[in-house]
Amino acid sequence: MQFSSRFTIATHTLLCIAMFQKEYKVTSNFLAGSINVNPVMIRNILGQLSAAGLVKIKAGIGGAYLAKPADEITLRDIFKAVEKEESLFHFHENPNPECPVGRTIHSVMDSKIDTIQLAMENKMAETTLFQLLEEAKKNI
Amino acid sequence: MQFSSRFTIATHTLLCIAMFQKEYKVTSNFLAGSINVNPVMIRNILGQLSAAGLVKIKAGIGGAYLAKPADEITLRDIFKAVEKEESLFHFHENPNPECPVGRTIHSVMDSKIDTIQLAMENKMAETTLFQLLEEAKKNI
DNA sequence: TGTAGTTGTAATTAAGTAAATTACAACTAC
DNA sequence: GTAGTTGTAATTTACTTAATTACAACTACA
Repeated sequence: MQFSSRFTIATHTLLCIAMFQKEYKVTSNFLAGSINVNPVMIRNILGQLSAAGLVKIKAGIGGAYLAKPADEITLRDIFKAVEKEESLFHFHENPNPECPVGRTIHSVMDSKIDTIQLAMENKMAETTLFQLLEEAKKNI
Repeated sequence: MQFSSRFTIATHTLLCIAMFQKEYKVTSNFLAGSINVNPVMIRNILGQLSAAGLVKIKAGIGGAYLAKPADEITLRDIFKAVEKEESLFHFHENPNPECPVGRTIHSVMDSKIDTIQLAMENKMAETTLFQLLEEAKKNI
């Protein structure tokens, strides 16, 4: 079981915008070509990134631009923008309240799961779009 | 997008075994009753936990037992036993090699994703089954 | 030895999700 | 007004999760 590819697609999207927004008009079709997915998915993800305040989109004329400097956008911001699930793990819904363990499993596990997810998100926050941009430029 | 419930079911399973193995024969039907899922799923998960060396199962007569002390079993061990995906995120498969970003996105992102996953697993390793057991007993 | 209860596993099914695709109204520069 | 684009809805295909049924193989015990 894995996260959907929305996170990696969104990161690729932002990296393209950061890389090309000066030279080209970065449209959903342009992005779809680089990422090799459907333009509609790009438009949906751009909508989420826009709602999260990470990009600005020119309606009508087209083109996406960073809404803030690349060093103020972290992987955590991107993850939060596109993955709307409140919790990392799907908890089995109806443990048996007749069983002592079934009755207490949620109160025991919920805080652990929150802590684990927080650790993941904190690690995500350590990488900025600017860093990715620098590394990508180095590799070109 | 979330992980399947295999991880929480497996943890619930081990907690039941730790709690009841002295008093009762903990069968897949017993566990299925406490967790409120199908016994076949329990048997499959018990098989994975057994392959990972976390439990021992009495074939024929039935019943599952911890294969090592509860304080030597961490949430990370449980996660690794039941979630076989190599990577946390589903990376979009075919970025366009014609695009400079598409060409380098994997080399830039893969190590970041590994680091993020490692942070999650390290946090998981901080919680043992013994701790969960103590907390559960406290709540009963 | 036979029986009852259990595990291990395969096959089938239903429900849910991911992603591609088609379609089209609304928008904006020119 | 036109061309190119965004935003969004609806449909479809493929895949995954989980429940269910079925049954062979195993083991303690009468």
